[in-house]
Amino acid sequence: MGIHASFEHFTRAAFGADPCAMRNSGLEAIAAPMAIERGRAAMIERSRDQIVYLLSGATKLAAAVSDDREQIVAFHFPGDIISIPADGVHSYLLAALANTEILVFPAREFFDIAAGDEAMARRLFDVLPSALHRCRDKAVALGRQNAAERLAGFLIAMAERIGRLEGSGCIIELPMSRRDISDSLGLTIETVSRQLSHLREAGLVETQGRSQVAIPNLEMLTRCAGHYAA
Amino acid sequence: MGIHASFEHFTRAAFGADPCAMRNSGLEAIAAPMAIERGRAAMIERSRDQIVYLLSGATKLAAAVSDDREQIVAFHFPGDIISIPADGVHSYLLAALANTEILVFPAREFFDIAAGDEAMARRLFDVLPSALHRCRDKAVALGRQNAAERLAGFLIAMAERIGRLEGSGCIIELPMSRRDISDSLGLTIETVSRQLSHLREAGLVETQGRSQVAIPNLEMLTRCAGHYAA
DNA sequence: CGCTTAATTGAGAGCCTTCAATCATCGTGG
DNA sequence: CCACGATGATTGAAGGCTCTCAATTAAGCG
Repeated sequence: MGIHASFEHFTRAAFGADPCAMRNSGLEAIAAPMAIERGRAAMIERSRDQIVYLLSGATKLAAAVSDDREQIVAFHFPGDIISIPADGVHSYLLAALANTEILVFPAREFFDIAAGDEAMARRLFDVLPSALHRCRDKAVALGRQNAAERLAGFLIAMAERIGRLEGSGCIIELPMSRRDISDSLGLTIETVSRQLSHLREAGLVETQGRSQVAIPNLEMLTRCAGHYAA
Repeated sequence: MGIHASFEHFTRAAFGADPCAMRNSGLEAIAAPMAIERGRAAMIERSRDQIVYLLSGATKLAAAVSDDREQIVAFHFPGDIISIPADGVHSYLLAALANTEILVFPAREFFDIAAGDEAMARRLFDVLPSALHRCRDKAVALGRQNAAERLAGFLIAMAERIGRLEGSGCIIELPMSRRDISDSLGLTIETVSRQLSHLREAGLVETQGRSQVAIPNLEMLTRCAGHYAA
């Protein structure tokens, strides 16, 4: 997709704004469209914060913690607006789970423009707190839940974001590998695999190939996620 | 502090705005000042997101995960702007580590006003991503670091936020208990205590009473935090 | 159909937790 | 000012959950 088509898609879908109205904002001038092949990391400037709009595909945002281990802090799907931190205590990278198209903006300039545009600001005040709250829920899972609860919570979250309902249940086509799942849940591949087997044996999920997961009863799985009600 | 004084303090400190200029924004009308005693939780509406401005004191934002365990997702100090999620998969509460004064706003109305005010929007586009990035760093720590690294990272972070420099080192007056620290790091009190003893034995920290921690050499402690450089 | 890569399963080790006891700190009252 | 008691912090021993290492099985692609 070219820069103009990408940008129009972006303004319309993300801000409900007429692209013509955004022409003079200077936003298009700082937008860098990029295509990322499945499995590759986006080549993004890491000395400053960046904002990314996900046009198509799916990505993960991960911190490198050692040569052969990472911690994924978020998965993203088309339409998502992603804030990517500059290198700090950890170094983050955005990698594609499938062939992906994105629009990259330097965060400072992006926010400068957004601060003066009510529609953009409004949308960002929806998106940023949501990302923050999701990240907090993840921190809670990583800090205080066991492997079984984390996996159940992960599947429920994926069901809500990319599952298609099927009666009282749901079918998910997972775009990420077991390694990605384990890197997201702060576990190992083996533990994820074992927990998934337990869920299978308990009849809470069924799997088809590597990526399809069926949840016959969402509520029963939700009960496994250990979400405490005060 | 009364509502007017609190509100003026807030507009000036948080947005660098002349309080008079904000008079007509309607912001003051939705501001609820509250005083929270040390150890108590703020009585805040939990069916909708809230924004809190911390005037004085110190707070923790924690998710209840069982009757006797919580996960702290952030600590806050005067001047901080805090986004508190409505009850979702977890129930969060804001509790005071010391006697605290706050200003509470319903998030939706707050953001409605902020979207039309460039100074407010600009400030929030600084604050919200910062909170998100800190939360991500916490998720990385909880998911992929061991007890020693988490405690070192915690002490370094506290040194940066509330420590006072002392030569090449730093002295911190911790406002939170060992339980709070363990609830923040996803560990137990005992593990935190043991790791702190290790740091003491290694000469990396010195403690005075329950709350004072001295770090003779910040760089050496930073090396213990296990922050991987790609 | 065979090969490569990913996922599953098993056994043993390690780190943190749990349970329990002791010690220190700090506010209170004599 | 010091003794005292209550709470918080530290230390120790044993157990559990997840990780590591290793082997096997399955999936997907040419």
